Amino acid sequence: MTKSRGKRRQKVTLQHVADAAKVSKATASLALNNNPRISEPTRQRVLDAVEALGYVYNQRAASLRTQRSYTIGLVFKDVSNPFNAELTSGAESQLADHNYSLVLATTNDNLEKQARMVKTMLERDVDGLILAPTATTAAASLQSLMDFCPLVLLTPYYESLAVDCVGMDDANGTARAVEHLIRQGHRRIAFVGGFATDLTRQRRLQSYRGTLQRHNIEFDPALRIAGPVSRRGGYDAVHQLLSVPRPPSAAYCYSDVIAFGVMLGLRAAGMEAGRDFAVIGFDDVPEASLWHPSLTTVSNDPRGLGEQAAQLMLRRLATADATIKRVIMPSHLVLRDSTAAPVHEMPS
Amino acid sequence: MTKSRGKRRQKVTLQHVADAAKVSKATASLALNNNPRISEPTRQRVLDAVEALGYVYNQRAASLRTQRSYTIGLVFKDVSNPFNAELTSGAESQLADHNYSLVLATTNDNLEKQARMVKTMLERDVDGLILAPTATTAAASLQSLMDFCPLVLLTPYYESLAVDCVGMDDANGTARAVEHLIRQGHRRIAFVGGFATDLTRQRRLQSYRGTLQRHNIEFDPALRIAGPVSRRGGYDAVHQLLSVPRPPSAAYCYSDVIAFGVMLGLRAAGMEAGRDFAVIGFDDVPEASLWHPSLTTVSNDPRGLGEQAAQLMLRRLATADATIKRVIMPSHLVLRDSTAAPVHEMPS
DNA sequence: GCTCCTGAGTGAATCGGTTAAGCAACAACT
DNA sequence: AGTTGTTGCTTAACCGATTCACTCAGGAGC
Repeated sequence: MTKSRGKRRQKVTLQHVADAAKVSKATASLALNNNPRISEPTRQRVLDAVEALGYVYNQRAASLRTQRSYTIGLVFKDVSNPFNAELTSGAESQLADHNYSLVLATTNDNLEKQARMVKTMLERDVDGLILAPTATTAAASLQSLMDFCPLVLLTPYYESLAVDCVGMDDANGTARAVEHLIRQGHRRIAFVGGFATDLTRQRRLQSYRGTLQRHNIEFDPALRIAGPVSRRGGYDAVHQLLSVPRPPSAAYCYSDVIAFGVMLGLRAAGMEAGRDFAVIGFDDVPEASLWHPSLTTVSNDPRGLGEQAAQLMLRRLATADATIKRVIMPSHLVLRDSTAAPVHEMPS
Repeated sequence: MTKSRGKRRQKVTLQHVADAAKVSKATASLALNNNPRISEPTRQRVLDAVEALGYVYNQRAASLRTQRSYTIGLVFKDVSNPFNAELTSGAESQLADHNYSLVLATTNDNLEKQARMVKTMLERDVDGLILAPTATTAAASLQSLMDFCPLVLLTPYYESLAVDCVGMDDANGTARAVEHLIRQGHRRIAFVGGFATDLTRQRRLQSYRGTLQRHNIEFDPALRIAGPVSRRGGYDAVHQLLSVPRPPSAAYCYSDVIAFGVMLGLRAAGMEAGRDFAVIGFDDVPEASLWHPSLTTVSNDPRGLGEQAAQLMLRRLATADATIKRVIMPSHLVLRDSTAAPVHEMPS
């Protein structure tokens, strides 16, 4: 048989169950919800009928009345970024424990697609939305989104909004990374990747400059390279960096993927990270430990981030007027081989 | 202000829109669905009202009547496996194009959790289910699942079921991998990872044995190591392999993550993949090209797999009695450094 | 003038649950 | 006996859309 009969089982509804148990639909409903007003024998009859008929509860129908869909929307750029995959996994496991499901959508960092996806989520009547806004999302549009459903942001950079959010400790993470490089003797340290509109990048850049300043190192705009958050972006940055009059001996990269690109770019230029040049990333994605050389990076527990976001959402759903909570996940520097060697002079 | 007002906008329903446009609810509905029976001026009045009131369509309510929820459930072991992340990404993008959303659930390869998740999906009234069944899932239970909703399996190994499915070309992929090793001069080739219950593994093992046989190489059970699909699993297997009387000079691994573990295990034993030992993986996850040495592996386009699965589902939803389609995604061997060196004698 | 269309819109049932209000039967208490 | 309470269940409204069957004007045809 290679032909589907396309014959689906006739849907069994609560009414059928009620009939079979010889009670009213209301009683059946109450029985299934363990309402104490229903006697034990009756409840058992209902449960037996459910079993016998193979009844499947229709959450969707129920939600129409209860106004609770038990689904949470999760919207971010891309699942295939390992950071987001971990984050999703963390959120999913928390939510599943509380009987919530996760509906997924991705934006490709495109504002228009984000709007479309958010709309879809609202039409699906999600109970809440966990959102990593694209770089250019206006605070006002997030504010108005909050009129429609509870919101948890995956970024700490909308301070003007009274919104729950969870973010990484960009300032501290960056400071520690840069300080590590300075301690190793580096004085010419590049900042690589990301675009100027990106709020997270702005914060890290600020911390980078502050840290340099605290160590009396002058900030050199030529060492700040903007570019896409991808391997390619890092690879291409290396060209620019090496052609600066006094080239850097180290790079602090906006994210691990960029750092990977930088390492590849260095190799193409006959240099090796960890020996001829120091490279630090941000995220600590699983690959970071696998690279050769392994990547020193700021670790951020993406799974924990997802769990936190889920928990903030669950909390807000439980008590709508709870105090706004902004969670900053601690980050710590993971020392690996890409910064192993102390500074040494660049061949100009 | 650090206190949420918890004040959500009062939900605007179609009735409100109808009132504002001075038409009936029915007319409003028809207008929004571009029904030709509604005149253009009236339709415009409705659209204006929608705009003015900020009406949000309630897909959930509609689905109660239409019996179409426009959501597809995706159930597999774990998002954080990069293979699955890519697959999800592929499926999501296809489905989003057709206005479907993805609801996600993970099983941790646990039969009981799988049952729970599938039940949740059915209660959510998904239009269809894309499922990567856990290793021990009985065909019968999948069969009965098909009574409830369209199903697409992410494995080709339930031939007895009339079910759409998409899988990898395990037999061919394995054969090419093993043949490559043989051509390099290897005669003692291990098969590493996975458990005997796993249908996919069975298929690959069979192809591995067949290929050896075709080249007149005797199968040695001591070179077949079972174990978890993880880095650890691969790492631990190395111990066993190296203590076999005549140790192997190459390993064909059940998956890339296992291969990574094997490489780490080799290094711990003072050997290097690609130089002292050949290693091949399966999947071609992004890390495969990043490892050092980079991993020769069977490439499988996980994103394409996800896209295919989504397309099979969309097709089945469009025509319920379409012919069953079993898609085998072509796989090809990606030659990298982990198999670069020709065979050389093992230090026994 | 009368019937018959046709085009445009409406009323009401419907999907599958939940829940407020009500009611019958019986026990307990004055 | 009459009031009051409880217990256990039922009736019917409701959630927010869709859709079938119907109405109602106005125009065409005779």
